[in-house]
Amino acid sequence: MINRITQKQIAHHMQVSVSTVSKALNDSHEISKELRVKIQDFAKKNQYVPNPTALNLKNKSTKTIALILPEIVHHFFSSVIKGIEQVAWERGYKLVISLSQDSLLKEVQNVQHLVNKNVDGFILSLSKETQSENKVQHLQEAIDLGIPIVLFDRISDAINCDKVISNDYESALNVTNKLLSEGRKNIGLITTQDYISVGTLRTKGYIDAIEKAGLKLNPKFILKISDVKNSKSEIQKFIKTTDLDGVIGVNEKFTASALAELKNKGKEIPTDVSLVTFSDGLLSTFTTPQLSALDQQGMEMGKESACLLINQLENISKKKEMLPAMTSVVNTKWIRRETTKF
Amino acid sequence: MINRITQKQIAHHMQVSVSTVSKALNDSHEISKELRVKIQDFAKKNQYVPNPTALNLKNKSTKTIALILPEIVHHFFSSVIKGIEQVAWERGYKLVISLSQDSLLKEVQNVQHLVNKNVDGFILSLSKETQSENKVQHLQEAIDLGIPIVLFDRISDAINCDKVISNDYESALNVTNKLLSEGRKNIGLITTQDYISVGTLRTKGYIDAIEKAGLKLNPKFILKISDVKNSKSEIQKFIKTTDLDGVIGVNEKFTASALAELKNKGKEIPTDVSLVTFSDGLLSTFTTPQLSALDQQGMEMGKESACLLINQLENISKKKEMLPAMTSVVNTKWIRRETTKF
DNA sequence: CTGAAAGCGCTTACAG
DNA sequence: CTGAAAGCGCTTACAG
Repeated sequence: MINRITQKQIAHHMQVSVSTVSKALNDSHEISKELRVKIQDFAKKNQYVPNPTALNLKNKSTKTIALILPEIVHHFFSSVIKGIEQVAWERGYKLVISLSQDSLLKEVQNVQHLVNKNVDGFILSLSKETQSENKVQHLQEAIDLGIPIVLFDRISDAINCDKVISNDYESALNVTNKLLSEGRKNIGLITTQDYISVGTLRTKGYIDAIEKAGLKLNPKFILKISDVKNSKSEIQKFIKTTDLDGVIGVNEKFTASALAELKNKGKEIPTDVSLVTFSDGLLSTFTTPQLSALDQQGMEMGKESACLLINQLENISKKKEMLPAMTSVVNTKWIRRETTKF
Repeated sequence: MINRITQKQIAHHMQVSVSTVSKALNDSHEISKELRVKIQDFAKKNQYVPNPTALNLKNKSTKTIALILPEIVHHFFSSVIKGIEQVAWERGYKLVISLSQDSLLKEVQNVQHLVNKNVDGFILSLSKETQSENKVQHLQEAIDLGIPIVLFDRISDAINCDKVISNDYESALNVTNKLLSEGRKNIGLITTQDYISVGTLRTKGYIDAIEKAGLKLNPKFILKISDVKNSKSEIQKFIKTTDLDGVIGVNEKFTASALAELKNKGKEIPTDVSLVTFSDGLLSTFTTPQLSALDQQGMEMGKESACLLINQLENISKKKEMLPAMTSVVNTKWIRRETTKF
């Protein structure tokens, strides 16, 4: 950190008091136009910049948003960062990032640590462990202290706060209907374990679509990946042993693996089998054929999260109380590529 | 930001002075064991946490590292973040992130803004525009103010500061030699424009390997992508019109595109053509066959960058001067997959 | 062993 | 129109 000129030094140079300098620099009409301009000119010439730390101390705010992510090497999460960074920057907030590595303990430590570091608010997507154990006390504590939180994508009903989600249920429902209406009968779903909120919603949409169509659900058509690191071989086995004419994957990796295996089996895509993936990223445009996708609009979700949080923050600083919690739904965007006929 | 108990309040409750509280909480031997423990107990019971902003003001340091990235939706850069976050956290620093979007103007604004926000130091990878125009005055200004900078991957010789790079030249040289030694004669290189430091070094390694082997360089074998967004079609044309038995791509996208086009041409991989990619990520394991890669070790580079910066910071706070600049080289790691025989 | 005072860099209610 | 004083929450040299 650097030594720049301070109000005190300016006051000394100009032979006035610090109060006068402060007011002049804030362009207060209490100070005569003439003196004000003189002080401002001198300040500019000497590259005066107000010391943000001193202001933080006075204002009891750090103009800092903390983002806690389960994982960062991930197309969706990095798109979200991009969106958050953009509005944070525009609205004068810094963005500090920290990672929970999908561990509840680390998430708790991160939150507590950053609370103690006086961040103004949090944006976070829950770690897998947090979701599976559904422990959110660390978040409740932050909220009770008056620090607002926005949850996105991986959320929890156990906590009352602002949330940003995709229309996962509807997207899955609609896309399953689409597959049904082009005559697909044996539609497979490759999804995550139930504790992941997002996966559960997508699974539900899929199931409801099938049942509402009057078909009976074949549980063998649903693969819940037990070990993500080993997803490829789980998917290979699934595709090998199941006769499908449609596949929905809840993320690119799953769907790309399924595609590869279907091609191995000699299936024509999309003639024999249609494929749809959630969560559009790099992979979808590099498979052959390219994957039709329901893009999760990470950047939009990031922007929306940052807006919700900053609105809360600005409201709190004015009215000293939180706004009622709201949930924003960002719709997925259909990107037709080559693995579907629609 | 929250209202927690302060030393003043503790002092009032315990009927002692603030100085005494401060010393007791810092476990100073100036204060009697008995009183010290009493105060510490009371503080703990009331969840006292020192106000970091007040400490920042006193210490003239914010314990904050600023990271400026050209782009974030990118496997390499997000791995770097992961590495930086890890050591920053361990060593008690916050990490604030901001994006230059590959624009010089935005990079300059980010640096200046964050300097004014009193970050302690910077880690950055230069924007394309910064590299092509080679303007680094904004960085020199920060350094002149006493704020250390670590540059990684996309660096500039125009500035004297700590740097972290891959052994790009050697990697390219070695891998080209490998290809030559298995008998490949027509090795293509798909790279970036010359102003990208990394691309240039890799290109040089490739050229030197070929010339040292006594072969004459065929300029038609080098494709410099002019418009990254349009790389796929540039690569398709290149592969179609050039007869190659080896391909080196400076990133996954380029190499994956080349692979797809070679397969279209009916080439057997790696029998007819060997492929090697720099910069390992998601894509490499999802192509068929999977790409052999020179992994850039993003996480290691991030860790090393953070270490260099924090060492500087700690040295500055002790000795009031910067350590001489050093450059760390993180070697790429060879990951043999299926597009090479070695 | 304890405390009053000054200081980090700023703002603002109050006096003149 | 200008300035002295108090305060944000802490530390530390100095006095007693």
